[in-house]
Amino acid sequence: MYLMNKMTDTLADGKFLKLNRAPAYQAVSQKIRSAIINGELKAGELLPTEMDLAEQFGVTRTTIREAIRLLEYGGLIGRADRKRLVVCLPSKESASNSLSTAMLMHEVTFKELWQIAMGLEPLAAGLACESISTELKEKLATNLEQTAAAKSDTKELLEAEIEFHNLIAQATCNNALLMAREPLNQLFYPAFKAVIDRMHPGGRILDCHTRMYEAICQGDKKTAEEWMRKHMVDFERGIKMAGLDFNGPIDHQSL
Amino acid sequence: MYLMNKMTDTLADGKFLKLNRAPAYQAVSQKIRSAIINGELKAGELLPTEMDLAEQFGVTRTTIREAIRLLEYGGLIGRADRKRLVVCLPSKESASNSLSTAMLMHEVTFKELWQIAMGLEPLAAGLACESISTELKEKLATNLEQTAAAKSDTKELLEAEIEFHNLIAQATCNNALLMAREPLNQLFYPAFKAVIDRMHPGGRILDCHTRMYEAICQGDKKTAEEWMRKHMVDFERGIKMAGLDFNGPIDHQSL
DNA sequence: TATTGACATATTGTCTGACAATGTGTCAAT
DNA sequence: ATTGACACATTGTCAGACAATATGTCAATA
Repeated sequence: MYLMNKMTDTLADGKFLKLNRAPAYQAVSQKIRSAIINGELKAGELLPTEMDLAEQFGVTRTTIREAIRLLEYGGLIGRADRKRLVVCLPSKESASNSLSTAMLMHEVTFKELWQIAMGLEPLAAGLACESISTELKEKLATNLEQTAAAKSDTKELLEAEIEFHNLIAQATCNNALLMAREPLNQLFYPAFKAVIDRMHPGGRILDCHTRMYEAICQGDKKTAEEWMRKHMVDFERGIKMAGLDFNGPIDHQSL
Repeated sequence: MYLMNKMTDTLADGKFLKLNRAPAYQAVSQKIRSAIINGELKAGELLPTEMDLAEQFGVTRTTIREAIRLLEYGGLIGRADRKRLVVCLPSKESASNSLSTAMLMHEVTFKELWQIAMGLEPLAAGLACESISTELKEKLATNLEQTAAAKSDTKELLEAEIEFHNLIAQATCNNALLMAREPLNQLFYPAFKAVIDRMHPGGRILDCHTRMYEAICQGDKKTAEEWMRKHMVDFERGIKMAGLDFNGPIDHQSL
């Protein structure tokens, strides 16, 4: 048995497996990551100091620091007060950064993203019908007021529009969905802005949102989904009319 | 004008903005990231050596190395040959690692993920009807054969099942979709395995896949979507019958 | 009491300089 | 054409240092 394990670590199909000799900073990083995921290090806890870690792992502070950098970008680790580092629950923003940049670099098109949104946004609207809380109903109502008030102010309108969709996603009580749609938020943002700046679709947006809100409050899944679809179709038209290339890659203002 | 810009950098609402003094390694990392995203550094190119970079940015190699680590995890940078670093197009796997871990840590449930899959998988099946290439039709056909052949071999079956869904996603010609569903792949993997190991659903899977394949080849969007939904419902039932808690958080075998 | 100033201490950010391990290229020997 | 020997470049790791900054304590002050 022991031998077999050893074998699978070194041989396969009669050939030697590639020797795995990752640098120390990667190994350390992996250990810390595991500890965090397993819950041995809980979110909110301070990480040991670099010198402590160096001593524990038996390496230098340099190595420890490189290992920490590896975790920093993923949002697993943040700074409490700019000195000590603290274990974090990754925010949905930091969690989707990698995916967003990857999509940017693969030059995905508006159309591709829009197709995904056509899958996820009506889904969210439908699920919201089943599980929305009174608290979120109120928030949606407030949001509608803001949208109405912002008719002329494009910046306010943009924020209200994005917030509305986030609220609906929250109403689903589905955190995974909230996170999964975050890349769309990030990548569509410049397009949202462009469309709102140039088309001033305040009235139309308010209309759509209101109808969705009413449908959701009444638990009318079909209508809610339907209006979300119409809303997305409006957005598609907006992108085209704002002079953006719907079939071309999104640009990278967003960073 | 110049003054105004200066103002917006230091003042807002009559209060001073938080002084932004990020460490040098973050600044360097950001510069390199931008250069990559803007295309000044193209995928496949070797990165300058650490000493070169140190000289160019006017910092030490230590700082440069920490900056590089920050990019390494996101998959923007990989190793050509274990020495020199090379600019990469992030793979869908590395791109979705952060999101997957975040979902794990937020303890998302099978149900939440499944709801997303119920949005994305039928969407993929439907889009595939419109844009599948003959090459991918052939690949799907081959996959069906493998599924049929693997009826007893759970490992083969597992691989074929996952491959089938990936192929359908590829058939959509929608790279964004391919990447967006990758977290589902990563997080569902252990559950897939458990269901297949314990339920031996080979026959049922083959049946579903075959019907989807036929519908897609005939461009029958509705049927393709419908069978994908049924397939997902099967999976839900499988999870429950395999003794996993559908409403509980997924576990972290996946790392 | 609450705020301020002074000070020691701990921790992170950065630098310097070094060495080991490993991949690359060259050239001669076979 | 393959091998061996060698110099060279580059990355991984180390040791030790110092500067900048956050924390805590304590006395002085209004």
